[in-house]
Amino acid sequence: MRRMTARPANAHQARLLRALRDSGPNSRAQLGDETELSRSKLAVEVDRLLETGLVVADGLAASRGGRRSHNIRLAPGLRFLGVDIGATSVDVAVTNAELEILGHLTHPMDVREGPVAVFEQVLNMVQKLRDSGVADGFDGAGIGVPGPVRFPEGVPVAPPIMPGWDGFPVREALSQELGCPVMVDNDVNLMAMGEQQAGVARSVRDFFCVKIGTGIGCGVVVGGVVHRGMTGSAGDIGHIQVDPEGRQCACGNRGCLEAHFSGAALARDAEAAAREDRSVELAGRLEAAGRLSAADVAAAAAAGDGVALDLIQEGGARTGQVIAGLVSFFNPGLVVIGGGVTGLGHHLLASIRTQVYRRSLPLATGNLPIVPAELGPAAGVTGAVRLISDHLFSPA
Amino acid sequence: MRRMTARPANAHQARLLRALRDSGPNSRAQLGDETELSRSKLAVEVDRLLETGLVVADGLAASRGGRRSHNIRLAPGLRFLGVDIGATSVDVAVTNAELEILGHLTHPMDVREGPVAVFEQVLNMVQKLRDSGVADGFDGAGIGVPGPVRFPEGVPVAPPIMPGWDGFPVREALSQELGCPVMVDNDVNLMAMGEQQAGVARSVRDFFCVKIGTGIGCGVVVGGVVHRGMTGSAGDIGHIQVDPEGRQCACGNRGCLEAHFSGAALARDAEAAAREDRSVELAGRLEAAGRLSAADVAAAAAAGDGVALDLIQEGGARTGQVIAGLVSFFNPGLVVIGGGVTGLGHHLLASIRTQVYRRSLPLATGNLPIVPAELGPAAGVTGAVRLISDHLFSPA
DNA sequence: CGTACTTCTTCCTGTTACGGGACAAAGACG
DNA sequence: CGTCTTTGTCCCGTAACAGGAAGAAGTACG
Repeated sequence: MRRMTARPANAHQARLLRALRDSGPNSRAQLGDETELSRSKLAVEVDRLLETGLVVADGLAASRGGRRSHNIRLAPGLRFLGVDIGATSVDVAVTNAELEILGHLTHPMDVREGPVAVFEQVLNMVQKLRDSGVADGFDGAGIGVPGPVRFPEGVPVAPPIMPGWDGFPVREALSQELGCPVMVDNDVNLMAMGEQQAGVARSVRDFFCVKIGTGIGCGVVVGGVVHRGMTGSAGDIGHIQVDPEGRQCACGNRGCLEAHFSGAALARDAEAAAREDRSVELAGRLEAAGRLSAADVAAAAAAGDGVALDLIQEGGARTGQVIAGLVSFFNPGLVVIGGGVTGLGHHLLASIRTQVYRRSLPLATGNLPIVPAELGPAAGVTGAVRLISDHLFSPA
Repeated sequence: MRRMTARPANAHQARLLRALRDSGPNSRAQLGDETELSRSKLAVEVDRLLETGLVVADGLAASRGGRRSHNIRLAPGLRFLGVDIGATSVDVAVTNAELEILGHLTHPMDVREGPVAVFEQVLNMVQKLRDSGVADGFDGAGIGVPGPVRFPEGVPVAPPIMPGWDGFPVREALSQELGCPVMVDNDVNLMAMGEQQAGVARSVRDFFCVKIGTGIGCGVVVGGVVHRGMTGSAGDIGHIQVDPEGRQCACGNRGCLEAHFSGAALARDAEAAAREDRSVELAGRLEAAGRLSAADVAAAAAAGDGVALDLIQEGGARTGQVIAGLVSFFNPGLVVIGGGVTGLGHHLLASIRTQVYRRSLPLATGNLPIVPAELGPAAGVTGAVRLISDHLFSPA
């Protein structure tokens, strides 16, 4: 299949492409309404896009009362690849240019095995997707890694949980493998972009997105744009202090949020409770599985286990405490809670909400929804394809 | 004097005006270099600006090796007014279009006396400045108030420390009085803009500016633009919790930063120490003045008083603790510390730095200057005139 | 002092972008 | 079948714009 070589030649074409991406196939007339381009200009630019093959005609549009219009859509053969490397798993997905997921694979994998092993796994999964027929080649790829990234170069910098990745040229390597443009970002930023593209944050311009997985991170969106900070480490809230006399954290400090609540901390606490026989429910699960995870705590809580509920409640309170501070500082229009522990569901959310609404000023919380993420495991890969398509659908 | 009626007609003119504002009188050639406009375009736009009277010719520029150029400068008669209403004082300043302060008055005043009284005071001071001859009328005014503002309307909303101001049409009222455009913002945001315009933050695009005065607030600048948040309360960090079992705060919660450290809290603590005879130095000052302020603590610390130093050290640690969290979240390129208590000087700064560098990740703090504000009492008014000039020097 | 070279400004022209009117095409509606 | 609406195309006048040419006003140097 011929791959996308052309790029929008100007800002107008870029706007048209994004409009087509976000609202699907569209008639010229509707496009004109949306982008507020004059008819002549629209005709010229659409014709050029048709020439380059980025968009194609696609049957007739529904009539709006007069002559029927021909639909325009992004070339149906375009394919984007989204890769989400988590601490303990890898997600790979293929989408069309409208960012609809055509194929999605997940594989458990420890990121600490290093970039070479992980890349091998990713390329394996990509091959599987190729074999399944959803894609031949790719026009662009986005990839997220669980640590800070020097964004312009697409290189992880000083990632705490993934030694061996520091300085590894992720962008360059993947681009070489796939033969297409690649963009790299923090996995949490991608989650935020995913929710902004296709999830709960679709119409919000200032929000943040807390991801509670193995660790805790936070994607910050200001004016519709991801805020990455000076060194790409914005949103790194896992090591904010929640208790001066709190637990020792791997980072060397005391009382970090992550030490008190995260997928890893929760599992540890649950196992401790099980061993100390404080919870029959958890003890049984530990017996059965040999170890516990956040999912076990969720299940125990759903079964009414008091200890599990307490763990969730306290974790939510800790998280809420931090979020309350950030809400005061940032005054967002929405807070999204996502990540592996979203299985903890309503209990966690309620606990967070209580804390935030109690601790932040009414002016900031008055109209502040705190909601669970909508996309689940697809958020990361959706954000990844959004990232690369934003890049490609922008004027050169 | 004829007042500015014209506004830049397009983005190019706006850019030219801002360039002239920020780098002073300039030759056409240099302007061309700075704004990267073609000679023809530059000539046309400059001519139009000359016609409208916004800029004037101003003698010959220094030669750069060939024919000398005529200088262009912003009309010397343009006058902006900056008003900074603090919790306990009012600042009023007049600047020219290059935002150089031509006259500056300060007057102690309790904002709780309400908008009518404060406005009367402000207008009084304005009249004094007028009488001194630095200005006749004004082409625009910026005004800062110590509380959240609904920015587009220029109206304070639910300000905790200034009851009676809620909903008062500050913008409308001042505009009526002065007969010129007015913009209103939070005083802390203005301080940040001031430091960005003429202080330490001149070349930084992402930073925040912590103002420790009667209360504590924080101006957040993202990509060179002040971030005001959804309801205009961004940066309201005074009520972030620093100690779950901490002091009771006026807001109803426990352990707010402001309850533990701020101009007001510091004075209270110092008086307590004086009464309990823990510090001879402070007791003496209390005796002399009848009450203590942050300045007294600063003086006592300078004299080597241990209690005063401890107070500063602990306050700095509390503040640093909060800032550390915000640094992790936001990853700024600079942190500015300002406000009334900057008199506390190096001790405070050192204490804050220690805490931030210890508690935030190296990636975020590695190249993070934490510096005192440069402009002192002029920051607010400078930010205010910057605000209005940004507004006026933008395409209609 | 004169000549060569720079820099700066103005004038001019060809190109491109753009908006909107006129008109044709295609369907909706009665 | 006729009329109305919507859509797409063509076309033209206007404005924006870049860059060349030439003149004005300096400097550098013999």
